[in-house]
Amino acid sequence: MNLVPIGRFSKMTRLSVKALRLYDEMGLLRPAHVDPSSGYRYYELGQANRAEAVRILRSVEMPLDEIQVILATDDPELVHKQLVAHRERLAERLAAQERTLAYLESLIQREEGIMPYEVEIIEETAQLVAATKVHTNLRTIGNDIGAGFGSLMQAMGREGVTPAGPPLIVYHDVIDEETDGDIEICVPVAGAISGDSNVYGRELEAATVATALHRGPYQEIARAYHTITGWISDHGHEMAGPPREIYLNDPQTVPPEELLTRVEFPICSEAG
Amino acid sequence: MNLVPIGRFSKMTRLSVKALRLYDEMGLLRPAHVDPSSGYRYYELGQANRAEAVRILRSVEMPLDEIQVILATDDPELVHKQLVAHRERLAERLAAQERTLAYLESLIQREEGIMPYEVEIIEETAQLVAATKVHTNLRTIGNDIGAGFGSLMQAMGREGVTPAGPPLIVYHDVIDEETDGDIEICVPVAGAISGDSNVYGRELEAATVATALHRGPYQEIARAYHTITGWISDHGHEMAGPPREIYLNDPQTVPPEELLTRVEFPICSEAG
DNA sequence: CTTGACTCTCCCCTAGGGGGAGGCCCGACT
DNA sequence: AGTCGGGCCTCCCCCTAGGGGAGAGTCAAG
Repeated sequence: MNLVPIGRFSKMTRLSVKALRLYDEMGLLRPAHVDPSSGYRYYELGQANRAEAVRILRSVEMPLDEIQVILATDDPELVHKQLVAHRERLAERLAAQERTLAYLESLIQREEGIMPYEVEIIEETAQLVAATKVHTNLRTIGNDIGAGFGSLMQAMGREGVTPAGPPLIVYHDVIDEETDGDIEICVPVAGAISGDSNVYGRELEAATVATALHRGPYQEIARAYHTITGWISDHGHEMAGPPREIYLNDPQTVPPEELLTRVEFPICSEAG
Repeated sequence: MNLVPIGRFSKMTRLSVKALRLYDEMGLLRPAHVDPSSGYRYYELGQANRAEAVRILRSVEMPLDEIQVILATDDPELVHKQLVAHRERLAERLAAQERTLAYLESLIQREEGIMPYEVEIIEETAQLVAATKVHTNLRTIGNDIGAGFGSLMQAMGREGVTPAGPPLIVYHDVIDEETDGDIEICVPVAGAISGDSNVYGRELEAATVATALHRGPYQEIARAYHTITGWISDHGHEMAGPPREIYLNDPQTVPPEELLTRVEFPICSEAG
């Protein structure tokens, strides 16, 4: 009944001594005999077989508790199920890694991903727009905006009106993970528009705005907001109305890294 | 100088309060002001910009200390270098994941990857072989075996001798991570062979062997060895010579999952 | 003044071990 | 029979990037 101490067993199985002690402690691979007086662990040669199975399963990054399940059962179907489930997890992780890597590539491409924004003050003139207001939240905002622009285009087409500038959205409320709110989707037009049940014409008032130009995916626009609000606060201004975003090019035809969005905050200079 | 407490700042930046406290502690993102009496952290709005950069870099799984380096420098080249280095790491990890996944797929394919071996006792008859002995280690063993079979084939071709069975290797020493040793590469032949400086003919003696058949990549053959040595010890036999492996099909033409290797240990039954 | 929501520090937890301290133990050699 | 070098034990802290929670203090609105 050749018993070997942990060091030799470690060499045989190419599992580290630390790992073997851990597997003992959690019951995954108990030594055949433990000397009660010295605490020395002694393994039978035949246990190297199980140890090898552990090593193989660990080499595919299977968690120890699942290895335990696999080694504890005699049902080959359960084993198969566990392996397949683990494969699914690995594949998912792989896909996530690929997405992360692709995103990092895009960050490297446009170096200014980390570069600061330039905040300027601009006098916006009054502007006639065709508009529609929707109540939305972060999950449905993409669909809602698409539908909103659809309604606008439909109404404008019916009245023979064409856009007089890039579309924009006024964010009357903060839309984040847990709060919903109103946004006003607008397309500049040259003259009055009568509209329908959803769409109406109105005038965006002239305003002094603090503005920054965001280049890149919409996902990252938060930095522009933070920069502008920080700038406003640092320069002793006050926000004088809801912010708006002006979409300078078309997400349908331009890749996300090249999207240009102007963020504007109306301000006044009351504070000191 | 609008100061916001940690909860509001957390919502603004979509970084958890725990994360913000951690970034404070490690100096990555210090609050603009900490109330000395209450310990409350207060952030300036402008800090959300830096926070957003942290969030973006964390979203590509960059370690915090490297983010710190990137945010601490003004040198865009250094930033670029860090990003590219991180991309390399991610790509490497991705490739490793892919290899792991592929290996797991192969494990699933041949379900018996975890199945036990059947150990049998066989009487091997004496066998003439052409042989060559090389001293090798785990790193170079692949090349050495290839070169050894090359020498054998060359010598046999010169003498007009053809193989009389599948090739085999006698492992006179244990070859593992840190130890090197001798192996004897053999090809069975029908008659005597005169050989050359490297190659010689000899007789493999008849022997009683404990044997198991390994199906799958050579990488996993350790389990077969462990099973056999454990079996020998459990059944009261003793090892009576160095083990040998018989290669029943050709790794050049057969995919690794279908490789068949017979592992044999000569034994005697002296012990009880 | 009270109350409810925020925030603080401190501690333990994650998965799978690595590194090391301090102290016993084993086997081989003299 | 001693002794010496290496092997083995337990215990503790360390790693990532925070998460969960306890117990206590704090802020702001009514």
